Amino acid sequence: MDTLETRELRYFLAVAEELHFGRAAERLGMAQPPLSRAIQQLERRLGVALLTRNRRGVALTGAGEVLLHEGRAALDAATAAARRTRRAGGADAPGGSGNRLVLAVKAAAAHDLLQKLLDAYAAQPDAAEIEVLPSGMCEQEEMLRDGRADVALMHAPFDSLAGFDSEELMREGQIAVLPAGHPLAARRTLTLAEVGDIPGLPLARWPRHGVYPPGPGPEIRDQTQLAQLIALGRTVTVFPESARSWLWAAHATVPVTDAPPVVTHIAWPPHSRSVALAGLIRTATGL
Amino acid sequence: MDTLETRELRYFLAVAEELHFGRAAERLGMAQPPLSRAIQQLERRLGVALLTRNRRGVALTGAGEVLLHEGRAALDAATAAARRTRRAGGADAPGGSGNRLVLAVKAAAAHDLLQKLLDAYAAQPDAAEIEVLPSGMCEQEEMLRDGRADVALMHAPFDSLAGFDSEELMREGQIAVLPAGHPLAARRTLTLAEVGDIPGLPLARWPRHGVYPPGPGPEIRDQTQLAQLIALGRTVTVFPESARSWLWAAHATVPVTDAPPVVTHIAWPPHSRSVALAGLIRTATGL
DNA sequence: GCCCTGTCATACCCGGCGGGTATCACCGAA
DNA sequence: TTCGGTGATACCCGCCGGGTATGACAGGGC
Repeated sequence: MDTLETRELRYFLAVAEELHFGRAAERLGMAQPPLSRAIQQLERRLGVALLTRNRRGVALTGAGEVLLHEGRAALDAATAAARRTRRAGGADAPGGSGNRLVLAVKAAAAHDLLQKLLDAYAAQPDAAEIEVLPSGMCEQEEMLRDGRADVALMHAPFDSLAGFDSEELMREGQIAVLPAGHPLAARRTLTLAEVGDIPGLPLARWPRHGVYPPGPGPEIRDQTQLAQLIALGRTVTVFPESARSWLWAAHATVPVTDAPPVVTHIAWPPHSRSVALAGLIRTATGL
Repeated sequence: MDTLETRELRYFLAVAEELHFGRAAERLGMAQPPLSRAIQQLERRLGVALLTRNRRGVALTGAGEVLLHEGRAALDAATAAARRTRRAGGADAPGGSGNRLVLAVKAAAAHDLLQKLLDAYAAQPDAAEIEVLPSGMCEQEEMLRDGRADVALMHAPFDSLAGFDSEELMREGQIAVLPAGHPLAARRTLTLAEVGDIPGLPLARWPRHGVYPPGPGPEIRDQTQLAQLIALGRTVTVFPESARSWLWAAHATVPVTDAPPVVTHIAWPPHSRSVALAGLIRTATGL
């Protein structure tokens, strides 16, 4: 009566994202007519218009926008429930809820901290097995939300901690990473404005939630590619200090004085009850 | 494949809470055999044992515990999606997502602050309609989670803000509320230890998440009952200072020096995108 | 020891509904 | 005008969710 079936949510989200019944149906692996009907039934059940089908395409109504956000959260929660339950499956120790934790980490970020954390936790007597799940740029949020991960290392202000519990682990400044031979590499400090306005050396751009910000610089896919482009003198970037651990000889670094500090947090879904997770958090905050 | 149907969640939660297939089926308004079968199918689909059916009753496995927590969150999210979408339904202003907000408030708490907030917000040019939803003691969390409310006033450390975004609005000390004639009413200050150990005047107990803490004092249902019992000299309590706004002539108050301060927050689900909500939060923090 | 009771599982049947195919109605562009 | 592309409608079918009847099994009372 007042709860939505996940099938309805899946269908609506597909249509709301594609804004096209045919493509949405294809994505769902079904035919278009039953999808149309399902959406109509959903609208009738809710007593609300979700989509406006006008000439040439489909658009979301206000209520449709709401359902797009809320529905995504609900669907993530449902798949998270399935995944976490499955993961807790093998371990049937009474009381304990699973002896394996999945930790999502941005690839090549906070490497030293991660190493220390894993070592310290593994030394605990009742340590669970930790699976490190490398993730893309801002993917940890999503992974925590849909249950692919149980806990994550996240970096404010890049990642949003909204909706998670978290503890601060480390705070560091940022540095500009330049080609070794560049004139500015001789400077003792730089400002964001200076780094962003180097003639012939545009700032690298990497995706935030799947989209690249506008600008002249190259679009970065992974850290290796970024390192190479900098070494070749094609781009420049601003990174947390801990990036020094993966720099090449062909790189130079200069502190950026007015860049906001990068704060590494350990974050987890707020309703978590696992003892293994509690142990990991305790270890992390005690470092 | 890797997502649970809300029907499955409803069924499992009913069984997990009742720990009895027959009663769970009755609560769900269905017969017992199909429920048994549905749970078996769920276990097979997940590849995980959720319940141990031994002689005389049912118990949760570790994985079952996990699904109990995660599933409740997922089901709440699904019903929240339905409710909020329905609520946004009437208002179909392009871009805007609904022009009505439901604000959950603990009955008779922070009355002055609430009055100021409502007045200030109503004075805004683009103010949405605010529906004030009175809630029980720790019910606001649940209401925000399952979509009955869009935003809430919550009181740390009584309510848990975990999983919500929030802003601090007010911080206040606590006072002991005593019968007017009581000897201790003449004191200038009291400590928690003193209030908790008054001969013949036990501390009132009110429910935290549905259960009453143990103790000799009376179990309180609502504020009026509490006020009456105090006036009659049957109990005593410690309350935030703002409780003064609803006290009777037969009550006396004494500051409690070592009670933790009570912090009133405005809290909302972290993924909210509504402009009306943003306006209310701006108004609240600007008070 | 018996039977009886309470519990969950099994067996079987049926109706509804979710999904498929074929087709229509509509609009915009050539 | 016609044609391509869109979503909606019509109709059919098979599956599965739900019901009833019954079984299996373990305790507790007499």
